[in-house]
Amino acid sequence: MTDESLRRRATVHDVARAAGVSLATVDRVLNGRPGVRAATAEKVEDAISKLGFSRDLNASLMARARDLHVIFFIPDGSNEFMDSLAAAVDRRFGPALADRMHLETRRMRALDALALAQNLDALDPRACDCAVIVASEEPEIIAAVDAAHRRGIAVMTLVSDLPGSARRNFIGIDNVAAGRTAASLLGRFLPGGGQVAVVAGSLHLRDHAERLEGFKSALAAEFESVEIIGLAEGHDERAETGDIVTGLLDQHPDLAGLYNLGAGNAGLVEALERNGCSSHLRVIAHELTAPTRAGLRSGAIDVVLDQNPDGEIREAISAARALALGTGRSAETNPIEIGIFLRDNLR
Amino acid sequence: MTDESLRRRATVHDVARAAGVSLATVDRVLNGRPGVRAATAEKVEDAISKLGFSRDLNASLMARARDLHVIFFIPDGSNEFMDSLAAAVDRRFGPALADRMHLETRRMRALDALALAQNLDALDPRACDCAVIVASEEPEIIAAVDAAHRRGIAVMTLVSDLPGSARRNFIGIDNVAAGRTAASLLGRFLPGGGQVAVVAGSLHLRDHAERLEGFKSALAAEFESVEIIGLAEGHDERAETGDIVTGLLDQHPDLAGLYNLGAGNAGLVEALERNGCSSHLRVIAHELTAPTRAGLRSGAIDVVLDQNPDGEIREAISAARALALGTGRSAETNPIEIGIFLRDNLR
DNA sequence: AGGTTCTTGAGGTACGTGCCTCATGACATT
DNA sequence: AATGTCATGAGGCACGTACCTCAAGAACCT
Repeated sequence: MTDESLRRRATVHDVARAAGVSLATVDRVLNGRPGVRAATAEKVEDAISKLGFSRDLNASLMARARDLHVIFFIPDGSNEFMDSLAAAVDRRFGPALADRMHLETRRMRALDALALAQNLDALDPRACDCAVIVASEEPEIIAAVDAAHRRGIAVMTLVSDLPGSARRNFIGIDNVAAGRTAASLLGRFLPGGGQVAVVAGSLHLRDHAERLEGFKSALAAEFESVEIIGLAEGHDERAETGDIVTGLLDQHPDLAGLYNLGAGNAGLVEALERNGCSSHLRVIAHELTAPTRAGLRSGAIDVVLDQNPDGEIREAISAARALALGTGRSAETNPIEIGIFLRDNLR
Repeated sequence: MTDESLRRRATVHDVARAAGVSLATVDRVLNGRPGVRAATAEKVEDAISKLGFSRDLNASLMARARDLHVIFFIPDGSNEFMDSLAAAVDRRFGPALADRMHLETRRMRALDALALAQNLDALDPRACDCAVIVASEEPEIIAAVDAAHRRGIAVMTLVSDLPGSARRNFIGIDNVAAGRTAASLLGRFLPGGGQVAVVAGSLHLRDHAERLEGFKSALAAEFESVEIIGLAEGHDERAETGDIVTGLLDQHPDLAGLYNLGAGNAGLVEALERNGCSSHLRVIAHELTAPTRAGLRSGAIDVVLDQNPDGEIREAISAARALALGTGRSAETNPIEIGIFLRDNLR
């Protein structure tokens, strides 16, 4: 018969009592309001850490009669994966509302650093508690992230990280490991060795650069007989990617493997199917979307590596909640797993 | 400039006003208290659906000054996967407490249907809002689940489902698809065909039976040259599974593939390593645990199919929360993905 | 000493829900 | 017609936090 009341969470009242101050003073310290001597504030901080107090976010949001506002900035364009991220946000809208969170999605032109920076600069801290961005690595964006952070807006990066900025968390897969996994599968699929080509979106995107790095190093370390013979950038566009693949197939009729580490998979699949599905070519692509599913079903693609947009959005939301507690510099998040899909375990 | 107040969530006050009744009546309907005429209750229900009202669970828990109690019944024994489920519950303990949920784990003797049924029967609805069980398919358990449901305790099944019972949700992977995936990988690994053996835990466990079904049907459909030559039950025990594998290896020196669809992987890996790791044998097992990780690293195991215990516990908790809202018959859950792990994408 | 500013306490209301009591009116039973 | 039962309303207190006002004391300045 354990006494439930003994293990209940500490409240502001407990903190006030432990620190020997009034509720109002605890409130001033907790919410960064002025009018507290440093010595008093310290007493309160001590009591907080001694009791392990942490603000009850639900009660807090209720008292403020206000939802937590999270804005997702997601690239637009012909990139199906980004569409599925946006769809994942939509799916979470209702459940999030039940937890006093208001989600908003803003689609931005892909790879337009200036537009993203301007949008971040225009954010009002009263209308946005947390911004989630899919960013390329550009100085304007880093500056805008730092500025937003100073205004009190928590910024998180999604899919592709922005190290060196004031972003609080990164939500995404380990892209180096993804590249290594692609190499490891392709290597096993080609026991006799052969030539493989790589297609990227843009190597200015950190996720793409990291995948390439992992792919190259794993091939070099484990599968010496597999040779990389081409590397092209399709800018995540359907048409451009398709043209590149068609060109590769024409130029290298004996190509044994193809790794598309970026988007533009609709173009990839079209080019492959035009070339004849029953080819001996082993193909690995990224992100489980309509075109890659179709490619898996038709046999044009052998394996798809996926980063589970729903899981990423879920983690982003839960991290945003944790960040709103305002304690640590960044929130704990569960790592996003690299999903491996064949035709047979399509979900 | 959208008016925030226009899109704020409906409250019980709104419902009362819309239905033309008092707050007390709405409360009676919402919480299933007696003393409301059917006609009045209907007016309230109408108002609820018209306004799209849904109870604010946080305010509700706060008002009750009581946490939501969820009890996980997890099999004990030498099954590492069940240990990792229990560990996943532990990891969620703190965060869940911050959301006013109190998690408890009870380890039960594996495959002891009577003990589980008795424990379910002993549950007090005031001390347990939701029970999560890993059940085998036995009539006593189904009866106990139904009884608990009648007492107002939501029951969910984890890992292995219990269709036909009053369980509100099932949290786990699609085990038929898992079996198919194993067949598909093994088939691709054996382009020349060959003989493969299957080891299960107990075919009275629905998850094991479903995996076997998927494995057999996919092999038959896609890989005719691969022949299943053995099927044994190791009862998820290390020693028994090891003995079975040793026997198989002795009896069939030219065995090309092995699929262990149950637990007991420590015994599997020991037997394989005793036989020499550099074998041509392709091995697929389930659940990423210490022994299967070791097996992947040493090369004894080629692929591990995993059902991500942390994800399952997370979904179970969030479903339990949703069930506490008490509206629908079952809560929406995100499907659990089948993870595929090679040596190179171990997390 | 007088005035000014800073610090702190006391206490209230609000958020949305649960749960309780008490009163009142409607209806059915004898 | 008197009595009892049922349906409903009215209202209050609680949960943990935010945010406000008002008052009083402390500390500083000249």
